[in-house]
Parts: sequence; C-alpha cells; structure tokens
Amino acid sequence: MTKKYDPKKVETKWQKIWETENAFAAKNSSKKPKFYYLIEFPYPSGAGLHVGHLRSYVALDAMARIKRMQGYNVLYPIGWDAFGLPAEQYAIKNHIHPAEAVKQNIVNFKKQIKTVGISFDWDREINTTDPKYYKWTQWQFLQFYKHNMAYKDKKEINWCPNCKIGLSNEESSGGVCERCGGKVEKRLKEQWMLRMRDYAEILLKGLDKTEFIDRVKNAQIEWIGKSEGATINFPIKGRDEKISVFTTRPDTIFGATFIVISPENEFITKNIDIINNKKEVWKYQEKASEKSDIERTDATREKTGVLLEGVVAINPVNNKELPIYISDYVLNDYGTGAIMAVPAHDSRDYEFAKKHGIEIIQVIEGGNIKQAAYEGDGKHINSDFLNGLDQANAIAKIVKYLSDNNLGEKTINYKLQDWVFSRQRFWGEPIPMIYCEKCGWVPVPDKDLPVKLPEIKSYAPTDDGESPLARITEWVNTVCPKCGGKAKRETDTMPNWAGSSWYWLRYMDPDDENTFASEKAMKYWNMVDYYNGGMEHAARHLLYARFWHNFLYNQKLVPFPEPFKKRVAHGMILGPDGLKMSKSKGNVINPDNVIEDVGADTLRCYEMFIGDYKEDAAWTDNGLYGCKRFLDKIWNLQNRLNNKKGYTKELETLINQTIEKVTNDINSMKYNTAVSSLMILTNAYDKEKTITKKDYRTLLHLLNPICPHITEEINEECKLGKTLYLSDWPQYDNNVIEQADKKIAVQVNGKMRALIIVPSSFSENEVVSKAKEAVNKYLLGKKIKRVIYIEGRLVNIVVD
RNA sequence: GGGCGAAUGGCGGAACUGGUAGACGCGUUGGACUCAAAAUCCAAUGGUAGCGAUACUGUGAGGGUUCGAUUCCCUCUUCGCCCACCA
Repeated sequence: MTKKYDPKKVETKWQKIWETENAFAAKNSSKKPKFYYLIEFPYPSGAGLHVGHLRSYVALDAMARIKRMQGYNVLYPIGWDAFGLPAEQYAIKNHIHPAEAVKQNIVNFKKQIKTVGISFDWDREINTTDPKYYKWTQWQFLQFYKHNMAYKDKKEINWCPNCKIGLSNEESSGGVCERCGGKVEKRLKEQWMLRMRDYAEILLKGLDKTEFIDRVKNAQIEWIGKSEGATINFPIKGRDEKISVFTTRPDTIFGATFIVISPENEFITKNIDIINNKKEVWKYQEKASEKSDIERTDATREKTGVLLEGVVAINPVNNKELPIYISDYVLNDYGTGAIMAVPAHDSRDYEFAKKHGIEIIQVIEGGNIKQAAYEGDGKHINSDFLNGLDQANAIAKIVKYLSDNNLGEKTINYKLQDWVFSRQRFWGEPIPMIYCEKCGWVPVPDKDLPVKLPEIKSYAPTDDGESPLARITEWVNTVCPKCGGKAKRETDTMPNWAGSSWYWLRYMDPDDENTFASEKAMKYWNMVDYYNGGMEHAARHLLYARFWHNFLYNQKLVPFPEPFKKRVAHGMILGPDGLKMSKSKGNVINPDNVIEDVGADTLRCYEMFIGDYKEDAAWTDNGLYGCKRFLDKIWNLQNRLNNKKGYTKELETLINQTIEKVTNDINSMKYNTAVSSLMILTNAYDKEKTITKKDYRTLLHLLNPICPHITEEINEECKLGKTLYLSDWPQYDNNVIEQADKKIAVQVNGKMRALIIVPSSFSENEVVSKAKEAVNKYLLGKKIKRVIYIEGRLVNIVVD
C-alpha cells in the first residue's frame, strides 16, 4: 500500500529542491534557442495574491515548463510594480513609510507565489521602487528630455479634487477619477509632458511587427485614432486673422453654413476686443469648464452654444459669410479645436443648426434633409467645380484646390494625446530635473542619479496641489549643475505607468550597474515572445510601453523596435456568485486557504480546468474538489503498477493521442481541454487492472507542467525514471495514431443511424459496404442516390 | 451611436477546416460498502413519448445554402466588453 497523499509535504519538498538547485534560472548565453514569457508584474497590495493573478502565472508556467523540457532556454521572470497610490494612501493612514509597506507586502506575495510552485526565475526579481531600478527609469526620462521629447507645459489638465492629483486623459476617462471615482475638474497646472503624439504613426505601423490577438490590436488602433482629412483656413472678415478647422469631409465645404469653435479655443481670448457679447461668451466658457467630461461628451445632450457677435468668417471657396459659434460639442484638444459645420451632412451640426435656426444647404444627393443629415456617399450638387463627383473624387479635387490656392492642406489627425507625465505625489520616481533661475530647467547629471526619495514624516499632498516633496526644503534646495548657483528640484513624480514601461528589458540583465540592460543581453533575449495580461491594459499600458520602447530604439538604446511579439489576454476569475471578486462583496477566494485545504497542485489544475482561458469564469468549490479527486485518482494508480515494458497495448493509441493533444492544447492556451484529455486518460488507466511504468510516467509527465509537485513525487516514489523537469518532453508516434481502428459515423440522409469501427487499412469500398450493412433496415425498399464518404470520419447514404 | 465578441443540458464548458452535438468536470437520482455517516466504487442523467428496442425533437429566434449546419450567408433578439459629440 502506498503512502497517503499529503499535498503540503509533497509540495514543500519539491519547492525546496527547485530552490536549492536554482532549477528555473535562465542563462544569458546558451546554445539552446531562447524563449521569453512575460506576465504583467503585480502590484504588491496589502490584500495579497489573488486567484486571478495565479490563473495567468500558472498558464504561462505550464507553457514555460514544457518549453524547457523541449530544450529551450526559457526566461520567465517576475517583479514588483510597487509605486502608486494604494501604498501611499496606506502610508498616510498608518504613518509608515510606503517603502516599508511595500517591503512587507512583497514578502507576503513572494511567500504566496512560492507555495504555488511557479517556475519563475527568482534571480531576476525586480522592484520598480528600488533606487537601483528607478535610477534607470529616471535616466530614460532624461533621454526623452535630451531629445526634446519631454517638455513642460502649462495646460488645462484633469484635476481630481479628492485625490489632489492631476490625471491623464486616460485616467479620467468618463469624467471620473479612475482611482477614487470622484468627479474630475479642469485646472491649469504646469506638467511634464512626453511627446507621444509624435509616435502615433510608428505605434500604428509597429503593430504589423506583432502577433497581438485581434481584440488587443483593435484596442491599440482605436486608441491611436488615425483619421485623414484636411485643415482649411477660414479668414475673418475685416481682420488679418483666420480660423483653422480640421475636417475629414473637405468635399462638403460648399455646404458649410457656420463655424464652431471650442469654448477653450484661444481665438476667443485673442479676439475678445471685437466680440460684442463678451459677457455671454465668458459665462458660457465658465459653465463649460465646470462641466465634467462625462457631461460634455454625453451625445444625447442638447447642443448649446453662443454666437460670437461682431465676428464673421469667410468661406474661402465661395466667399460666403459664416457666423461663428462657440459650443462644447467641439473638443479643444482634437484637431484644431474648430470645425466647419455642414448641417446637411453631419448629424451633430444638423442638430445644432436646427436648434439655432441656421441655414442648411444640401451638397450631396441622397437622404431626406428635411428630416435628418445625410452622411452617405452620392453625387455632389450646389458645389461649383465639385458638382457631379462622388465623395472620393471630390475630396481629392478639393484638397488639391485648397493646397494649390494656399487655403489649406491635407492633414492626418490622431486622437492620441501627449502623455501627461507629472504627478503631485510622494510615492513615485522623482522627476530628475532642477530649476535654476539663471539656466532654466537643467537635467540632473547622470552621475547624480538616482534622485532618491527623501525620508519624510507626512506623505499627504499639500492643499495647493503641490507634491509633498515641495515641503522638504532641504531636499528641494540644491545647486544648479550648470552654473553652481541656487536652484530647486522638481517636486513632481512620475506616473505609475513609468516603471512598467521598460521592465521587460531589466529582466534581461537585472544586475547591470552601467546600463539599464547590456546590449548583449538585449540582443540575445530580443522581443518578448509571449506577453500575457488583462484586457484592461490592452490600451494604455501597452501603448505607453510600446511608445517608450520605440523611443529607446530610435535612440539606438535597444536593438529592436517593438517590445512584444505576441500579446494574449486572460479572462477574470469571478466569485462564486458570478460577480467580480471584491472585499466589499465578500466573495473573494484566498489562495492561501485553498492551498491549505487541497494543495497547490489541485488549485493549479482547477484554475486551468475552470473554463476557456480567454473568458471569465466563476469559481466553484465543487469544481475545485473535482480536480482534487482527479489527483487522488492519479496518486492511487501507484497500486496498479506491473513489471511489463513499454505501453500497455490497449492504451497505446490513447496515450499517443493524449501526448499530441496536451502538447498542442497547452501551446494554444486551451488548458481546459488539455486537463480534460488527461482525465480521460486517467479514467482509461483506472479501468485497467494493471499499468506499466511507462504508461504511468507518460501520464505524469504530461500533467507535470500543470501539477508539477505531485507528478515529480510519484515519479520518484515509484522509480519511474529521471526527474521529470529534467527530462525530454514526451513525443508521440503518429503511426500508432494513424494505424488505430477508425470509428465511422454512418448517416442515412444526413441522420446519424449507426457507428461502425473499421481497421485503418480498410478501403473506401470496404468501409462503405460495412456501413450499408449496419444501416440495412433504413435502406430496405429505397434507392441509393448517392454515397458520401469522408475518410476516417463518416459515410452518408442518400436515398429517395 | 460605433466597433468587437458571445448565446449549446440543472451548472462550468467540449466539438478539427461544414462531418457522431453535449467530451471532461460539477450537480442530481438509484445502487454497493457501512450500525450510521463521510469517503470511495458502480449505474443512469438534453427534452418528449414508450416497459422496452426505438421514434421524434434539440445548439437565442426566423429564413437560406448543403447529402449534411453549433460551424457558412441574410434578418432579428438578448447579453458582455471596448470606444464614444474625434469633425
């Protein structure tokens, strides 16, 4: 009789072995082919590891373990993305330095991950809050600055009065603060910006070099938001002044009946002296600034606006006078912040025109303009030299006309904005800049990096919105590196996204003190082959990371332009109630408890079996226990071993099929069916009185990537062969699969009527005649019109 | 409003490239073991009719293509995600 299965004992034993032997360390040079798996490194929160984290860690762990057994030099690293608000807020509340809180959380996370037996290369562990790491984040920021890619700009930013923090467009989408959920206001503030917009085209084109899943690619394309059109200049009557508008439909210019500019458009301030209804305009501007983005962008809202009295624009193609309105349906940060309104062919302009009683001129045939704007294609009318042309030809002609006459030009626009890179917070990388009254902004010299965060007592932001660093005069006051005079440090810190915008590079060479990663290491590891993360990061993080990397490439600081070859996304693990797990709902599953209860291998197995990896799936304890029974069954097979060599004849085909299926399924992230096929194989073994050592070992080997502890233990205990993780991954014999008897479905008129089993050597005629025999009673008195034969699968007999 | 995706038993989910629908697991029911329970094992399990072999029906709804449709095409419904007054 075998020993009882004690998961804890088994798992601790093997985890210790892997640690002592440093079993999963990647080598920076090797004759083996390389493979780089990357999971999004976690934020080490106080709540501890989540079963959702583990779903992706285990998934890539299984892939990584197979790849190693297939002879690859695999890099599968982990680290900590530890800057950010939660640690800071925890620190404010508990009067503990965020670094201390982070340190404690990391200890806990690490302990938790280790009990799951993920084959991370712990030698390469990194931490974004470690000065040795953020030295290079700062250094890279200075590269942006030195190449004129970082600039300071006083601009309207999204301001969260609650968090007292400036937010990027992305972080305040919907007019709501991403962190606290509060309403976002507009506020002017000097901010460091990165010229991400300059990289819009590169980021778009770069997607061709990747194999991201379509969902992710679309998210990227959507976010970059490229559109082609024209900029057209509308002169102001009686003034040496003009309004530039951006339009994707320059062909409709003869239908323009008014101009709309955004309430923030600088045209207003510049020309305020000639505006007759200043007060009304100011009032509208004030109201607009109070509105949150969510109110402003609610498309169902009525289109309000104010006419600028005393100012008139001229349509450059026909000299028609056009009134100018300000309205908040025009966005200041897209295009030129001004549009030519063509109510006949744009539904928003149509709505506005109807409300304000403005003329509507149809310039394209089609639709019913009395009822709604017509946005489709058609023959141009009322359009002078464009008459008779369709949209594409009219656009080409008008664009040429505009540029020939110096009235405008072809323009490409992107929704993508420059990256607001400043945060008025303590717990982030200090931006390594010094302000000198004499010299202006001066970068901190490389030799003085990193600019470390000081030890301070209070981490709360100041009420005026300055970083808490601004209060530490001994830290702020410094000397100018250029002239040696008195100067002050920048007190803003970097956003949370900074540290995660290059971390995959540091993994390649985590201990290098002279560079962020040596060229040799980067050339060797090259692109991340497989990058797993959540859909919530498919737009922003991925865009920032690609931008950062492409920039470094353009400065010849990294040897390849795109960081990630393949990006895949996992589904969430939901609570047993089918809702997203959250403390407040009390539906959180703690992995520690699960491991205590059933062991890590069962947890791993269940997380892979729970459902389609790409989709969300709800946790059920019963499903977990099902996996426990599966492992118990495998453990108990130890009693069935015989002394025969090779595979059991009756099992040979199934074993070979299972090797093929498991290998392919795990490689294509179909973990649930991989587990399922191993369950089928186990059930087949269970039906046999005895099995051979080779039968058993192959099953264990195939399960090893998903359940590494129990499989190694049995393999060792029963002396089945070499330690599994050091052995070659099983190969299947295709001949065995092909020579197996074939199950053939027999249909009559497309209806399933019988199932026959035929030797693989049977010819078509033999199969068909056997099939006819099997369904004879359905054929009596019928005339066979046709027989369809699909080799190895089915015979369909078509009768009258 | 736009884009993408999804819809299969009581539940999670399988099904290659158009070829046995419901694998595998859970749950449920019946049985074995037990003084009893747990655990384990065996059997059944889409629906309807039938003692039964079996027949019919069945992948959100309706139509189409095909020898054959969960899979392809058209129309519609519902849900999810992402984007959203982007000119």
